[in-house]
Amino acid sequence: MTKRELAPSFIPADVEPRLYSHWVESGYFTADSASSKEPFTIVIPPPNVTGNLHIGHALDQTLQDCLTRMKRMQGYEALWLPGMDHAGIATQNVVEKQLAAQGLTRHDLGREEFVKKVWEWKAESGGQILGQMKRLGDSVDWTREAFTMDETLSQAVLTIFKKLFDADLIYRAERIINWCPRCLTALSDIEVEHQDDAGEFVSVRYGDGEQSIVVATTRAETMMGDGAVAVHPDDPRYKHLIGTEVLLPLVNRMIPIIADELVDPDFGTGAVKVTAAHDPNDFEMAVRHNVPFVVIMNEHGVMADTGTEFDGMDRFDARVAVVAKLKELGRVVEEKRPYIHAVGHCSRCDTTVEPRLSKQWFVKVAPLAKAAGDAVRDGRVKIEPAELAPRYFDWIDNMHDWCISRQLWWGHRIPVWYGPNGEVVVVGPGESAPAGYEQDPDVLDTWFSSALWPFSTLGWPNETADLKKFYPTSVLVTGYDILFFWVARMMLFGLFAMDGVPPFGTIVLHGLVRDQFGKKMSKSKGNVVDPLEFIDKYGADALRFTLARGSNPGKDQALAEDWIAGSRNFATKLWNATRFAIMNGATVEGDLPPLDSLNAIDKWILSRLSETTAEYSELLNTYEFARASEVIYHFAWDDLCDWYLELSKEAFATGNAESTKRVLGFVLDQLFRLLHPLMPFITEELWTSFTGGETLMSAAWPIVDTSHLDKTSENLITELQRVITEVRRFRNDQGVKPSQKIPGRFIAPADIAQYSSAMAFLLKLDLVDFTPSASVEIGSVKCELDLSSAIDIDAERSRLEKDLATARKDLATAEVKLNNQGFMAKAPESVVVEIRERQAAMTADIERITAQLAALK
RNA sequence: GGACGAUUGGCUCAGCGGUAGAGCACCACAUUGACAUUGUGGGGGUCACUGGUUCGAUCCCAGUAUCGUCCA
Repeated sequence: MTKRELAPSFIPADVEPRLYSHWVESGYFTADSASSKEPFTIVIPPPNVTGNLHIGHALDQTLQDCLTRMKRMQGYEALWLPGMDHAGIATQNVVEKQLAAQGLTRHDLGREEFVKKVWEWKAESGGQILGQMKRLGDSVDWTREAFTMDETLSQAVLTIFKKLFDADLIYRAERIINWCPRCLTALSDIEVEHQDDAGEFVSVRYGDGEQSIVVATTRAETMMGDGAVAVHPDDPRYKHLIGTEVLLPLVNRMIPIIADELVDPDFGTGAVKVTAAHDPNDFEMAVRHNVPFVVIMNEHGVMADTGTEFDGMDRFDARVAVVAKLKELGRVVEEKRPYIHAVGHCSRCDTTVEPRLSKQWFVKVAPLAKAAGDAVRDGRVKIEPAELAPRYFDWIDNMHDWCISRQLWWGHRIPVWYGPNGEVVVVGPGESAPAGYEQDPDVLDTWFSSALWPFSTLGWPNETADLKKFYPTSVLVTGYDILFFWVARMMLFGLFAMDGVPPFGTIVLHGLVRDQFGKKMSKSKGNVVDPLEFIDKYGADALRFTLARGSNPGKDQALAEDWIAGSRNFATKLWNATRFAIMNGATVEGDLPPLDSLNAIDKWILSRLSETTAEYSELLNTYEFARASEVIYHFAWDDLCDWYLELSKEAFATGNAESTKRVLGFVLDQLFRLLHPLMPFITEELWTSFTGGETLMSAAWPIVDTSHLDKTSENLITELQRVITEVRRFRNDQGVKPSQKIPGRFIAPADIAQYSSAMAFLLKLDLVDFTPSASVEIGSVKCELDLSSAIDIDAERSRLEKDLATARKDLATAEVKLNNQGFMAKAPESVVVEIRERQAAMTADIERITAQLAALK
């Protein structure tokens, strides 16, 4: 490769597609399982096959790509494995919707045809997100792309199912499960979202006279399924009724009054109806007290088999009708409406979930969850940030058995076959069911296969080279919102399947992307943003840098278009600085000149670079993306562009910059490397153009050179900066235009005086003989100027008075401390010294400013 | 009800036992010399409240208030 000229401005759309194809074609993303390098592995949280890239993916993937690219440059065999999830319910819904448009249901097609249709849909319009990931610059290994319904991943599902079944960790049972009457399937606990809905709370009298009791309910329609009324055993109001029976209205059935600790005597009337087949708590009590299960609703949430006028009514219509009827009968004692309470909704379609008695397959989680909790407790798996670990424990230590069967067609069919006489056989990979057996019609929860992702994608259960090289994965990066859905489940299955080796070393949890005011993005609020639009408008690097810069561990971030524009400006800044450097002959050829031959400005930028490299690398290693971004941003913009380039302009202008050309070349080269994980496109373009190198992707990560650390030069440049800022301020106060050259000179100690011409160059001062009409004093430095007219005394006085006030205030605070005996006795020596120095400096300043003020008259 | 977190300039957020920071926004000046997607200078905060610990608290502790998220 050869060095190229840079275009006058950076146009991301001209650069990004070209670079990305080049990267892929060159195989830079492809990891080698035969390599002797230490592995670094990340598996992507698989997006849904139905999904499009949203801003949350953009954040998640930016962080993963950043880590992967950095590790690759640090010499690891880095694998970032991409893929997708078949997303059972979501995908089935999409295809069913298409069928519905033609007036068809999946039953019209039949199971086999329908599943075929879903595969066709996947081939045609699924997986759009993969193309969108390329826009972001994701350095994923496309040769290893996986899909949860792939043959090998399906083998993994069969294998683990059988393994769990044989270990008695999978069982079938009739339980109350969460049922979506629209999707017509069971849901796991976490697929249910609780919302505060406005319902009603109705108190109804059961029985009559002495033999009566008032129960309160939000679900009056279920009363026809009541098998008992429950009270707390110690409740004095009802003690005498325990063991007796009351008449259940509407159906006129006698039901017992039972006592159970589960009842909260302070809630409602302290008496609750027990509807065993339609409520999980009631189910538990019913089992304890032998209360009968009365089913009064079908799978569509329609009342059925009650033998009343309500049969055939939708559950919500029935609720109204039942209350009306009870009122008519004079049985309603009290009504609260609206009554705000938490109601479960299907996370896929938002339909109110109906607890339903049903026979389903479950994973017995207790032993698995114990292991999953212990792996974090004993430090084999770290959760970052640590504050989120209690949330993990809270959940995993109290996890209920996991309902894994779904009454869907799209997904991994449960590998259980039933014989004619009720035999149950689990059919593992490569096995087949005995003749005449029929397979369970249900499929597995999508998260069942996702839970295998860190090893099923590497070829498990086969002992592949990939599995050997890349398992366990290094880091799992994901939003805290799917800690339970996915992360915890990978822990359960990973530890079980892989003989106790946890699926990852560190779990890095980031927050959600919110709108510019910190509000949650939602379609209804209309504040959802499209990352692709931002990429079109500002470039992928700008979006990535913005997201990384906002990403504090485990915390949500606000995002505004203005911030992205700011990052685009940063990219422009880098582009222009590099053009300037090239124009002035900056180079990466040859060795860096010996340090002692360099001027303080060059030594200073090298020192700052070393500090920045150390700090930045450490921050990225600890997943502090926001702070890392901040550090590198300020190094590039403030230290390099605003100060180093400015201070070096005089050297370039006078042709006395041989060393500086090499130092600048070195600093840019290193800066591009550091920034590459966050801004891969622009850094690649700049670096290859500037150095003529093949690719920055495989360039070595900068190493901190401690010999470059130089506090003397840093202190000196800090002094120069103070002087320059003060003179600029003076010029500004005096109304001297920034571009106007005026005569000036410095009276300063030798180490500073040495840089008079550099300072004069950027202060637009002419170092000629003149009679000064004004001066500015900054510590030991005096800058004399010729304003060619009388100075603005008012402006000068107000400037000096302001400085004086500040100095006096600072002196006062310092003296309060020094006069405090407690402070003098107990404060560390270093702090005392610092305050003493401050006192001396402020005293000197006050003296100087006072003299200047006096001289103004 | 339980768990966790937050409360810092107009907005969004860092930070932290020893003189309050950033980005954006705001005000002023500047357009032949990398960059107006810019430069320079400037204004702006009693760090939610009340106690406590400490020589010293925005920071640690306790309580209060408000807000948020997750779980039940």
